Amino acid sequence: MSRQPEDGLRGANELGALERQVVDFFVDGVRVLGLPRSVGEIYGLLFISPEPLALDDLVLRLGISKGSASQGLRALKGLGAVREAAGSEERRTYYEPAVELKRLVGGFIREQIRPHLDSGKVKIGRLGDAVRVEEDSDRKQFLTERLGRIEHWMRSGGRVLPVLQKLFGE
Amino acid sequence: MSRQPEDGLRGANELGALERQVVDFFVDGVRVLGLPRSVGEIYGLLFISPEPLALDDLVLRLGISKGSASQGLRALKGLGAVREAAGSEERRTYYEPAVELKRLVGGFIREQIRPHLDSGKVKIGRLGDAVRVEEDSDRKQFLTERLGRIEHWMRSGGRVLPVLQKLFGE
DNA sequence: CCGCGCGTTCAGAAATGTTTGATCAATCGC
DNA sequence: GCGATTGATCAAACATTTCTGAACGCGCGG
Repeated sequence: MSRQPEDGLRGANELGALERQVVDFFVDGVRVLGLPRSVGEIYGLLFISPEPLALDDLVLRLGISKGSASQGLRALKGLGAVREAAGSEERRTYYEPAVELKRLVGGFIREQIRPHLDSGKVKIGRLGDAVRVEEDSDRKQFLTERLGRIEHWMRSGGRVLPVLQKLFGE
Repeated sequence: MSRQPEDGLRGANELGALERQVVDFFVDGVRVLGLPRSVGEIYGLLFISPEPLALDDLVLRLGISKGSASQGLRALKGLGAVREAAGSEERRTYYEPAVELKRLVGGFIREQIRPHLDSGKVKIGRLGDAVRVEEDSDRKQFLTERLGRIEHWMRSGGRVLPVLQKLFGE
């Protein structure tokens, strides 16, 4: 029915039906990426808000705790999915979403995929050492083949990521 | 009953150090993909075993329950990441891993990504309807722009997936 | 038929991940 | 300085996912 279209109280609470749907959409979205619900809620609300929002707005309108809002914003900043809104002379900082797919994909790759690829490479290296010590010849040959295969996977992955980013670059 | 030939300690239970490392590697791997630990353990053990294994082998060697092993195998079959070993006249079925990256990536996209993309498209469609009813003109324009952006994201995703599969096709 | 081996299912237990809320540190205006 | 406001931190509460194990159904060989 009646809601508060703009300024006045920034923290007019409760989401409208449409906003709720958008937020839920992003909740599902980030879930696929293995991120917590609150992160999706926050990004979703920022995404559908015409103006930047502050931490308190998120707390009020989403009904989540300050702790969740703070941690969620941190995660999103780390992914490059939100930035602090420029301008505003106020003390409190307002956030706005990054909406360019390229940027979002890039951040996700950089923060969530690369690190795993890299730590994986290290682990496989150690495994290689273990195999070199193996005595049984048949077994050694088998292990070498399989390990080589993993290494090949990792190299493929490393090669594909940049291409991926390009593909999403528009 | 044919037990495994000449496996020494391996037919019995407990993984060797090297096997443990490989299994852990895959546990990490599937975790990134949002799959449960047991799935990684099972695939990892199959991957590093020269011969196909039966459900009971997984239970014994990984120390997991029959329930987990059964469910994990089902998930992996769904992804096309394990297949039943051909041959064996025995009643019990043996499993071996699919090791071609193309196949693994394809299965993951088909089972985990596509469904989400598709259900996302449906939700966005509904949202579009909601926006068309919006009255405030400025707001309507803003919402239309944002929604269009999501639609663009989804189309990009749909276009990239096939390319991805090609890229991993060797 | 009957008993046994194999695998599945599912309710409840355990593990894991997320959110909360009190508390703290920092910064601002006065 | 001092109180007020903003945001970060982290142990504990809570929620969700995953695992377990007993019970079940099926098919086979005896």
